[in-house]
Amino acid sequence: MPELPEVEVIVRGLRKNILGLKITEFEIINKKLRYDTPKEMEYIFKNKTIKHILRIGKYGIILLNGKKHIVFHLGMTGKFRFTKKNTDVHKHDHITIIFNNGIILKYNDVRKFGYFFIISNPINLYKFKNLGIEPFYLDSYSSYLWESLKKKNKDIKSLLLDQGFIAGIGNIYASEILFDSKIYPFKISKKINKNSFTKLLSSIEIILKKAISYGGTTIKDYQNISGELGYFQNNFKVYGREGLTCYKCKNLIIKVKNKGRSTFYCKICQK
DNA sequence: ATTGGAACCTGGTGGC
DNA sequence: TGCCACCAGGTTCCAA
Repeated sequence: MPELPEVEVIVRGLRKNILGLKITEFEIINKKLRYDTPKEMEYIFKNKTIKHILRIGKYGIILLNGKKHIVFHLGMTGKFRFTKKNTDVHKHDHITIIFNNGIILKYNDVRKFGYFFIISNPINLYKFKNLGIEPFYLDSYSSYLWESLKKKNKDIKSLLLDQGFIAGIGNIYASEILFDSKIYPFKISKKINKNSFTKLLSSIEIILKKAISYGGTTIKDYQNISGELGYFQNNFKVYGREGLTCYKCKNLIIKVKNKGRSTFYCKICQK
């Protein structure tokens, strides 16, 4: 579900609401997620103070005082919500975090693709999960990315989804980014020319930043920690627009399956 | 080493 | 109304 912009919006929301608070209770309601939530989190995180909250790729990191920190990934349907009463229980609630000011944070995940784990040094996440470059620092790594691109035989859409290349792009934004940079999604990565590559890097940054400014994308059930929906879907140029006319050339937007994921593009505008 | 496809899990939708 | 196939903001495992 959530790609980088949605995770970023959630992280900012958490930062605004729980920074400086102390965890009085970390309770595992149902440990079954993609990976079982370790039981020791319940006492490791008890009485810890929230020092900072970060995002790396699609991962959120809650830094605590001490040496152990919380990492979360939301999978497809993971979401946080604040509540005042612990009796406010939803189906598929997995974790409850109670803070010293009485605020309660619940983690809910219908499909259980999300998960939590403990990390001692956040920087290790890059190695541990083999994460690539952060989308907002692409300029600093453009020569590395260019060299890397030149070695890839797979199509550019798949490469954008590869978290080991650039971390944070998901299925929606991959299609939107490629439309913005006028690149055909099935173009073989190594055949992309320098101009297109440069445009691609800037499109990635532009689209993701714009999505964040719109509060992310809500197609079905994404909402931020305050229950608010995202609005970037109103800005889609290709995603979910199959059979509709391209805003630029008036031809029909096409949808095809690529590696099991829907891919949307305009065959006139994207070469 | 890469890559494609299946698997993980639940719920919603559309067709018959 | 019921049943079934297919779809979904992701990642990982396995076999070719």
